Amino acid sequence: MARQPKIPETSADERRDAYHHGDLKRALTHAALALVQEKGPKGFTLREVARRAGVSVAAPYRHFADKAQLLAAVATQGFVQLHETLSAIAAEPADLTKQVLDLGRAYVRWAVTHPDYYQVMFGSELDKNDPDLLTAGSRAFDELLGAIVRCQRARLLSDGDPREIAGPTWSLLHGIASLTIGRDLNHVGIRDDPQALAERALRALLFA
Amino acid sequence: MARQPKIPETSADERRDAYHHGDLKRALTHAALALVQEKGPKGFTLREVARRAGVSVAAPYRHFADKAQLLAAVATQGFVQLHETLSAIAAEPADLTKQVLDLGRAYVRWAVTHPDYYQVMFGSELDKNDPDLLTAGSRAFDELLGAIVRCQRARLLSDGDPREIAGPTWSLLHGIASLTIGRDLNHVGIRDDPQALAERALRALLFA
DNA sequence: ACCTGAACACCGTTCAAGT
DNA sequence: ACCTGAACACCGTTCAAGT
Repeated sequence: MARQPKIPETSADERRDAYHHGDLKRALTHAALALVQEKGPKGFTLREVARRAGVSVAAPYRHFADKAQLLAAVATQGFVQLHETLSAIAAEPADLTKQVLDLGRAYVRWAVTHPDYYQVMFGSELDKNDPDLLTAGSRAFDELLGAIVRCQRARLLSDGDPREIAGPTWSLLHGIASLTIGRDLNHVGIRDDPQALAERALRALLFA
Repeated sequence: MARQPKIPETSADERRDAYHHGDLKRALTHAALALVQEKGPKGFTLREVARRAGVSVAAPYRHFADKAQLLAAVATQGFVQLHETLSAIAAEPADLTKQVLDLGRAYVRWAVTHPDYYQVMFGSELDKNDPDLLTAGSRAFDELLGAIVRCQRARLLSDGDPREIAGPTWSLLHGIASLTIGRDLNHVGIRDDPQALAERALRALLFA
């Protein structure tokens, strides 16, 4: 029997399931993001992600070295979202002092409205050395750094390495976010709105 | 056959393995503390704890409802240790301002020298509603609260609910501790000694 | 090149049964 | 009352084999 002439290869590929085109990686990340939001970081399993993407349990290992690397992809998307939120605020024309306070409030708001992402981003189960994660994290931090530099130029903050100011600032915001998500502030009788708490604390830390 | 007269019951109990006296709970907690320090929070398993205590995998369930409750016991011991560290500082006669700064430095020092405990204490895997955990946590927090109240009485800090000052203070310290343990500050180019960072930031937040 | 099937070495948790 | 043995329903990860 003579072989049928081959249908053009790209077309053949296209008739397969979407995931076989080489974007299974994207599909897995997408499924992972949804799963983290649905079940939280504790209910997150590689097998369930594979199930949702409609592939075998071994398939993800073609695209991610291990679970920690898939979680890093989730965290990266988290930092991208956080960065977008912050850069939208940095783009608004506003009093420089107010801008820093707004950034702080936006940071905390994003964290408490995305507690699952936030826990993954700062948890100990993800691959902290993932290059994409590092750059996404740095970019979000740079938004804070930029606002501080602008305040320094306007003499609203003392001169010197802006990191010396950004370090405590980020620590304060992360502390408020993380103790709020963990309900730790609640447990010791602090029931303030975390955004208000952030604004007051930032004022004291930076502009007292 | 006549039954032998019973040997005194306490004596009979004492001849068994030590764990069968009713202190298996303590033995399990002890093993758990050691395991967390050896393998970190990720390598911590209930089965390994049981193995180290020399009992079956089901035995721990007589004393702890689940893994989250055993982790709460570990966290409780962590807060007890942290409390001891802080109360030793609060007991020293010193300038009240210096005492608050010293408390902050001690908090951060304890955290970064016990990263595994610290991650369990503020992680999402433990039972946060455990009563012992709640009181141990509150006691540690009260040490900070007390120092703030003393500063208020000496007019070194503004009057009002001390929690309004303690909240941001704890958040700042927790943020520094947690971002240091996670190497996040490092990744954005902040390589300061966390204790020095804590002191500087506390000065700015409280005594600027 | 990319995915599947099947296996390996683990988990947390439950429960009848032993003492 | 307290613990064991054995099971159940999962995990993450690996690897030969398929296409």
